[in-house]
Amino acid sequence: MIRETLARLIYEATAEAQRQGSLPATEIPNVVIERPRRTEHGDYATSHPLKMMSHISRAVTQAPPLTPLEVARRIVQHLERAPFIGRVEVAPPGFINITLDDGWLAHQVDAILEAGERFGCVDLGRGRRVQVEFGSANPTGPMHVGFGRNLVLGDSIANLLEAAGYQVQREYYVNDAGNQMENFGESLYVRYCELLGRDPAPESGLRAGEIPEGGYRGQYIIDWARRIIEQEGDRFLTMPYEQALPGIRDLGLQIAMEEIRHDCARMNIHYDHWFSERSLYDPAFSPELGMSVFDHVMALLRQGGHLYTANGAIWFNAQALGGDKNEVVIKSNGQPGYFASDIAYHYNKFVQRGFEWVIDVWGADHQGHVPRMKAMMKALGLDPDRLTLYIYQMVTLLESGEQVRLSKRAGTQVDLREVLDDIGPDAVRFFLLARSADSQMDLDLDLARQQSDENPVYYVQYGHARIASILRYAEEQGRTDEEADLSLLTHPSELALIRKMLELPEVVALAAENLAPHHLPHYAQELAAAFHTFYRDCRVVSSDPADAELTRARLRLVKAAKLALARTLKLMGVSAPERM
RNA sequence: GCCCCCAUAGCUCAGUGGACAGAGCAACUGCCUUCUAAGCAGUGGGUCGCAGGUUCGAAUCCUGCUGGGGGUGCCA
Repeated sequence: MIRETLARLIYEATAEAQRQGSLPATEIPNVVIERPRRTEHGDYATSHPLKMMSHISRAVTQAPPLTPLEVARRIVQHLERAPFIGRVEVAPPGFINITLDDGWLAHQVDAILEAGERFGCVDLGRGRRVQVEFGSANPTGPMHVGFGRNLVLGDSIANLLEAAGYQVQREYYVNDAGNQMENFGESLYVRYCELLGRDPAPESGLRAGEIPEGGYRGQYIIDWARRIIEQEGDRFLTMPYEQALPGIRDLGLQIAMEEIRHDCARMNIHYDHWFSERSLYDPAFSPELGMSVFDHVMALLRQGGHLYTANGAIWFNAQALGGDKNEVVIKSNGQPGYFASDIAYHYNKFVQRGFEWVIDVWGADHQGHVPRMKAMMKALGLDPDRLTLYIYQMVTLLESGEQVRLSKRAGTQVDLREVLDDIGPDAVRFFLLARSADSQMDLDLDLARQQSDENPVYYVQYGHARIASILRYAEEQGRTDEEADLSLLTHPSELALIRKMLELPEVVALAAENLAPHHLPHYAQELAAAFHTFYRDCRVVSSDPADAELTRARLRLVKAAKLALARTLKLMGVSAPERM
């Protein structure tokens, strides 16, 4: 990347200046290259001379003292003029501003086209394996719209890490074991009986038409119970309750997973692996251990002295490893709690499957779990830094100005599917992606519906469709970009567009390093804006014979722009339409 | 009480310690007789929550305060 090269050149120029005695020999701080806000400050800038000052003033006490501006000049004198460097200027109080060379810029169009689908990729990961686990909603109902943020962030982070040279696995953790699943099964069972006009089995302890405490009250439970009846009839009434409940529960699980898979597909999200929580308790899943993953992990923790018994429950001593509080692993009723699964699951990820790095995408309502997860890593003898718990702040829904209280169990949630039907997956993805994960977002459903046509995603897609249209027109006219002379691209709007395209690798690097996919939508808008401005200023397919060569060059330019836009949209998981 | 996140234009939000703080939406004004006006160009709009501190330089880092959200279950 240009930026890295520049940093190296500035560093070397500084070292050279020191060698030749034009600067005092001091430590040289890391060179930071930034993109200045103002165009007159060039494409890249560094305040390196200013940062040098603290070292220099410490090293020399001579008079007259060196000014930062003079330091900048002396560094520039020794700067190697790489082909991409056009103008180099020093500016008070001590900046070095660098402008890219126009001719070099124009020829980058070919470099972009040669990169093709790899354009925008950088190699930060060097092939390291990373798992991104996201989505992972409880399969006890339809996906809630707030969860869309989890899906979009997780998938876009995975896209970014792939583009940044990591080998990425996308995983969905199916919470098909545990308490919530049982509550879900009981709720379905009650509705099932109700629809068939029968009372729940006496040994169930359930009462006709009454959803038990902690159960699921949504309308969908009734719909799903009806689907089970359509599929299976009343056969669960004629078998013992201890068989009927798991039977109904698992059919409900199947329905939930079908819905979830369907919603994910609509969101353009495709998982590499769906991992079942139950398998952690199944000895057949891990024959090499001779026992279930859970039992194996419990033995390990016991050997390590991380477990103790109190009040009839088995606890994990997280406080001894820096956790904020201790945590129940096995409840006093003998059932493993959710933390038990988390431990076994992460043992599986790191030890059995060998991921070097794992990212779990969690909502802020789970942030309290972070310390005990880190403690768990230590207890398993794993470096806690290999586990990133990526926390995003919650989405709050507003409907006609009122906060909507959301609960899957109470049945007051707004389904993701509903919003997908209203405003479409591209707008949903763009909207949910455009804010930093650290800031909570208010989603005003009325406003979102009303403004769905104003969503910036269409602005970006329109740029892509417009180029597609130009290329179609060129083909009709029998015009091509063959033998294009790129040096004809000299118009400021042409060069501005190329400059903007060349930022993509930097954006990918920035967003991947900081796990901050919200940079993508912002960049996408800037890129589209650069194209739209170019479109206004520069006719691509010209009927004037004098412009025949320019047409070739511009056709190649817009091909590159189409690629850059498509790549950016792809990273966001948004479609790139050929027409709109 | 303690822990985490946030506070920037009327609204929703960007802003890797740098130069005069930006975008979209909303408001107002222009621009379609050759490639898509879902576009372009322009105008107005700010004590970056408050108070200190670090720094040559702070919206950005540190401390305190105020306000909002989340967490602090043998629920997940």
